[in-house]
Amino acid sequence: MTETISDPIDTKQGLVTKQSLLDAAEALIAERGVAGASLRAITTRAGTNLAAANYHFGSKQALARAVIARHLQPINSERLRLLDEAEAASGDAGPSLETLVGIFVGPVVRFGRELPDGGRHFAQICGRAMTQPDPMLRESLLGELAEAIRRFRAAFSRALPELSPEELLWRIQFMVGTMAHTIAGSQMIEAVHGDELDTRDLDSLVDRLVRFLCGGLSAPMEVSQS
Amino acid sequence: MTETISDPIDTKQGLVTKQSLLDAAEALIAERGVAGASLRAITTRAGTNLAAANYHFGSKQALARAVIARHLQPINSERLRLLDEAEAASGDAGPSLETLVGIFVGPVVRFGRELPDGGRHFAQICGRAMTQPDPMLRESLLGELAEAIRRFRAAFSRALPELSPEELLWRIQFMVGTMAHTIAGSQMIEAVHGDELDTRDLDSLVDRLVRFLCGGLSAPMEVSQS
DNA sequence: GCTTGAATCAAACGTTCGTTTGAATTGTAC
DNA sequence: GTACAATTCAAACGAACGTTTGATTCAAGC
Repeated sequence: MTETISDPIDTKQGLVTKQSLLDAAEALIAERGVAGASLRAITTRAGTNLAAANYHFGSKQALARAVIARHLQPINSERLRLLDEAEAASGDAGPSLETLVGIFVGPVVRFGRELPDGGRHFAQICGRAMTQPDPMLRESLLGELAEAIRRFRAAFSRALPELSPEELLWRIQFMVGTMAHTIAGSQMIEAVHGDELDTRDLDSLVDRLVRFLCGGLSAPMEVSQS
Repeated sequence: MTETISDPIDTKQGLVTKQSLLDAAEALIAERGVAGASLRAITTRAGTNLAAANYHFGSKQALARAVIARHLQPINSERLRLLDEAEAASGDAGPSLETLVGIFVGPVVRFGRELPDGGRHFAQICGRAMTQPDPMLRESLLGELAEAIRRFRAAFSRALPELSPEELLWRIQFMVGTMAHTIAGSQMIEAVHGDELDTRDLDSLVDRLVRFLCGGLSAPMEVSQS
């Protein structure tokens, strides 16, 4: 029902408490939102004292920020690493559109799978945080994402030379939105489509997402008469 | 700073209060989220007594639901009406992909513009509500949207016969996500791209969105070697 | 003008929240 | 064992919340 502290190698005593708090906060924030996840519920689930949250993180907001930063930072590092790699391998022409989209979408899904809950909680929080009213949380997420967007914008610009800078920015925006909503909205997808869609098969989901996004990003400016 | 009650034709006394509450709630919920918009802040902004919210709507949640339903119902009616019209005009082949996407995306943007604030508040609430933790609010929105999705699914199926039912459902899901995130995320877009993008030009935004979505929806299943 | 029901109002209800406090406990180094 | 700092703990704080209450005001109908 609740997290179990598996490792007996609790060298520093405070570390397991901190970890338990992050785990519990991640699950409860994903389930009920930041405002709906009270510190009392979080600390109870973590098996710690109520005051532990403020002792280790200073405030509830700082705890929420830590929940996001814990996983997002490695994801963005991975994204930028893969981008460097692809650009080095592709020479002057730059990586293909499919490659770029795969790099942008892949890590957030793949990283998620390594998490104990399949990354659902974290993905849900991230997808929501982008449009969240709380400015602190939003900027905490966008701060991490801004550099990646800047880098990818240049890369996409080479892969899609026929697009004006403004149109390209909008399309990147659409891409981010599609991704965010997809990883945030499994609850909604299941509610609408019932058992018709398998939201657990992440591999084919990434494939579908990449196909869709490549089509959208490379759509012609003039609507063709089919 | 706050809403002014313009019409002197307040025939029934309770109506202006109800309207003021809906307006104030819409603005504050868009700005701070459902949990962050307290009844005290809403009633103060509306210029009514604190008890008026519970008197007229029963509870805070019912007020939030009313905020969504007030505009969403007409939007979906308009969507379905346009779909009927297009299907009647297109004969056996059915409406084109561009037509369908335009019908799906257009009303939510165009309706928004008729609202006093340009529909930003309402759009923001709607886009957020899809991935919101509160199940009541989410289902209130999805209940309205479900029939439209069912109808459009059949229409898209005719326009995109080469797609498997499963792939089509996912792509519709991506489309809804792109749209929701676009109308919900103006704050985020401005934060990331600063003054580079004009989020107020709704006409060209709809055009860009339709182009992107048509490209994504009609993307080939096999990635082409360009 | 009196009655009636709807609407408004000030005030308070009880609960829950994030945070703080100060004592108790634990782990660690000498 | 003693000293010291890090951590845990029970308890309480004040503030803000949604909701309820009972009196008061208002607009009509007769």
